[in-house]
Amino acid sequence: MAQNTAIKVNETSRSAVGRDGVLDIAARLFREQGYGSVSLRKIAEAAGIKAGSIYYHFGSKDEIVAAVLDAGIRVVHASMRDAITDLRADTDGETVLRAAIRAHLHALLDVSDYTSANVRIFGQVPQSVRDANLPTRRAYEAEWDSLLSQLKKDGTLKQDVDIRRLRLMLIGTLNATLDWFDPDRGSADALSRTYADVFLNGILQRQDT
Amino acid sequence: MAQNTAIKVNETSRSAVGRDGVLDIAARLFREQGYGSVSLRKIAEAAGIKAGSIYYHFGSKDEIVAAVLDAGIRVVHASMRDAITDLRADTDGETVLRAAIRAHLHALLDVSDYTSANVRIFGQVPQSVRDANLPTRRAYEAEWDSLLSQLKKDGTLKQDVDIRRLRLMLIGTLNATLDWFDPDRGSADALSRTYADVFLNGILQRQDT
DNA sequence: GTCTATATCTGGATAGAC
DNA sequence: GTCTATCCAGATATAGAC
Repeated sequence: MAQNTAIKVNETSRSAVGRDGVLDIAARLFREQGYGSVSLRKIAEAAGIKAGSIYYHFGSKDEIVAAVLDAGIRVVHASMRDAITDLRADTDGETVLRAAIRAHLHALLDVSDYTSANVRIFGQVPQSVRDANLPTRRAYEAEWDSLLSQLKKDGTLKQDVDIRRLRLMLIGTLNATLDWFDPDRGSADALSRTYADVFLNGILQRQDT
Repeated sequence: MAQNTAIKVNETSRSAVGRDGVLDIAARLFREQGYGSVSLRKIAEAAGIKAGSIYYHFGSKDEIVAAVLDAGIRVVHASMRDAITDLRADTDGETVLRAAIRAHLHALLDVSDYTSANVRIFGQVPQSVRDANLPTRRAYEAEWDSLLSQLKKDGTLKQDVDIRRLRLMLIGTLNATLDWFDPDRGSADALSRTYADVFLNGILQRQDT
């Protein structure tokens, strides 16, 4: 009886990945191989089940991709928001901005297959799937706009910066690291410091130093 | 006879796009729709011929994509190199860097379907096609590294910048504009000025001003 | 140089047994 | 919840006529 149970557990752990397990595997494959190269057959194989079985959990491939994309933004959004709300109320603006940058890169490069999958495949999925992901993205963009507006208001940032353009430049720059980041060449944390340095102070040698 | 010729010309201009014409159309479609969504049938239809006819000009779809990718880098490389070699020998470093940034964005956003197609679909094509494009990319990267090294040497840039990392950040940032750039909201030229400002001086309000 | 016709393959999706 | 079997659409690629 005890042995019987043990066998059942083994069988379960191998095949009954469940809906969330399938999503985890799909996110990892999308991050590694892109959207077009990942078929339902590949996802099923990696999950240890057959392609047809996927349809017990999801109605279509689009439904899987949409779920991955939404989770990807939610993770990075939570990471960035937590990072700045955890700070003391009197923290200076520069430190807050550095924390937000670090949190975004951390989610993208260290933590989440969902976030990296989103960044990698968003431009490859059908229009309808992109559209479904837009509300979630807008919420994250609004969080950044809110932060940057505050930093502009309190005098941390130059007064002539365009908030929207700065946000697009910032997130675009951070996301682009996904194409070449290699943990063997330096941590995401160190990278975030370099990026913050450049954004905050520029790369020009200054006479006044 | 004159009419006969006219008819022939019309027929020719509609269907005999030739190898280069097919490439132009393929580049435009890849830029607009990505790699996976563009079939040979779509390319052929846009070119006014049938899918099978493509194989008179190319041996495979990969061959088309590879040609588009290579041309894309060659165009932006030439644009950037010309921009900096056209300057007087005594031009200050900051101006040279601004010219290089402007040239890259100009090729990407204003001029070339090939360059924008490359940036958009490089991460979507089969590994073998990516590999075939690498030598061309390396040459362009070397051009940037050479420029940045010179600017570091002559004291334009901070002495602690990592050339490779700065190049990756710079090109990644510029390429990311492709995802959202809208000519109705401002020219690529104006955008390049904003980007150069941020990279050179940062976004922090300075006390010493 | 382009056409038609077709071979071959792969992918998403469904139905019904277990 | 998962399997097998199968349908169907769409894609690359080839062959031979014109």
